[in-house]
Amino acid sequence: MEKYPILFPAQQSSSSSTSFPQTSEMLGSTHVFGSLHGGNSSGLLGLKDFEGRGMSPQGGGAHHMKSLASSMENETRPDKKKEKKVRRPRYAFQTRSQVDILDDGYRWRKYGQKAVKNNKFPRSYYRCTHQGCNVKKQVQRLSRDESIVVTTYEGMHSHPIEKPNDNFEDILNQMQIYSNF
DNA sequence: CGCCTTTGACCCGCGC
DNA sequence: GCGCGGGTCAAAGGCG
Repeated sequence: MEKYPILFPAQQSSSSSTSFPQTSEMLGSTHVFGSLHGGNSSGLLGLKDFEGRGMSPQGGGAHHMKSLASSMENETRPDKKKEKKVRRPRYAFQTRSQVDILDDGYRWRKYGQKAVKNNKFPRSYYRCTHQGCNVKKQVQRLSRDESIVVTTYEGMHSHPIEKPNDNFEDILNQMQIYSNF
């Protein structure tokens, strides 16, 4: 796959213009944010209020992996000093798009893909490639509505956007603002 | 050549 | 205790 500058425009009209031929789509996305605090309807689906109970943000939990004996720079498990239960909120957004990956200006690296039950489409896991940035996101498509793509963000970026991206950056900022509270 | 996707194995919490 | 579902890692391959 390639990373196109923007994926909102219909793929059939491959006019190399960076503009948005379908502004309504963008408005649709914005509307999603609008209903973020409004709640309900098809705008925003309930976000998982699972505050990461099983997941740890830092290498602690993310590094459990298989019990290898060689590279265990971090504390193994004998010293269970994991008093840091950092709960990390997750924010889900739903967008109408024909493509799964929406380019929000950050660079993501895919690190997994799993099939979801009751869903014929798999879920993809992405992580921000910026060093020290632990932001993750997962993209999922509803089998009910193939035209709906759910994107769940986890964490917040603490570094500038790498790729300038029209006014989409503004939406990103709004998202972060909402996430902060 | 470097970055990214793919893919199977592995880990963990939870329910039965 | 075992199986299931969800989440992550890491090796290998692909593509610009």
